[in-house]
Amino acid sequence: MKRLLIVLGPTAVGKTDYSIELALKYGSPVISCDSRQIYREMTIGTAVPSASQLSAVKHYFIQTESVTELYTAGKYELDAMALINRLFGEGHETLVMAGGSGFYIDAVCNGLDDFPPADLQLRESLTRRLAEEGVESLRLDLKRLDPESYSSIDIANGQRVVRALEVCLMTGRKFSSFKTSPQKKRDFAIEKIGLTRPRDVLYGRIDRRVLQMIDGGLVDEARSLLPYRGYAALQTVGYKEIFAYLDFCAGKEYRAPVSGQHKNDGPVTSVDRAIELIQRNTRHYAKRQLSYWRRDRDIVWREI
RNA sequence: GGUGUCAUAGCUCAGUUGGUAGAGCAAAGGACUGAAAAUCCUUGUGUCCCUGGUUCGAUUCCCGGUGACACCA
Repeated sequence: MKRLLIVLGPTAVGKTDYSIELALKYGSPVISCDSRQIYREMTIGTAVPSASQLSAVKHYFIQTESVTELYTAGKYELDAMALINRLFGEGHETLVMAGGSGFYIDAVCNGLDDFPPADLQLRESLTRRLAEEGVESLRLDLKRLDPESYSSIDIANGQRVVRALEVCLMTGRKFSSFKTSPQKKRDFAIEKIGLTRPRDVLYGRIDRRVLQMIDGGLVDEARSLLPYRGYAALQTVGYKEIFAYLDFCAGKEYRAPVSGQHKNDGPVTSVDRAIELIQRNTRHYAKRQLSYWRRDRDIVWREI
């Protein structure tokens, strides 16, 4: 039976090197599974593989999309499955996938139900309502249109309420009615390898890598992406914080985010402050990744 | 050397008119079906610097000590 090896693990754990080694061993390319490295315009802040790493083995889904286009887990499922089927068809017995986006990995392993993709205009207007009126108002609409979703989704999470409402309004059907199909069956075996390191070692690597990104020109890269800061792709650790710093330099008043966990961070008054925040937010991100995967009993964990 | 101020959670600090204490941050745990590096939820026992005194009871008041800071010499 054909086999898909998936290398996963928290950010900065060392997935890139490990997956290249594995790919060389099996004569496979590396199929990247990373929701941010897929964007062309972001290089330094997403820690894409280096030129020499990319030439050592063929990589897919690295810097292939534009930040101006919304790329999603649903799109990834389609694209990745098409690629995987093609490569298996060409004779590969074992394929290597690697990345840190748990939701994307699940989309490949289990498949997503047939929900309609976002209607960006509708989403924008709902998101504006969320900012102006608060979740409660949207919640009441959802309760009326789709009581099942109202009682099953995380009602405190504005983003989730917007999505459920968006689907209801777009389709005239209940959001909950789409969530029915059983797990999709894949006709290849899946092995998940979870890379891990002691927490303090991982955090040390994160801190160091952020410093390297700054040395590598992250501030300039972020400055060049300033025009795109509104796109989902730029809602990314490493860029958000530099944008806030550039705002401060431009004399713009600090505006606390209407949503987001870090409402009390205040203005980013220096590069050093931005570094601190990027390091912290990256640690938080790594923690969320670990928590996402902890319940997945299929993962074989390997300390490196 | 003198005077004054301060000493409380990993950090910054609040507070107890004397009844053993709580915020923010850090940290930890969790959720997740087309924004997922996003978004959301939960979690606060610490010799209240040390010794002695007053008191039924001291982290709080008093004496002394130690340390930090400021000012004066």
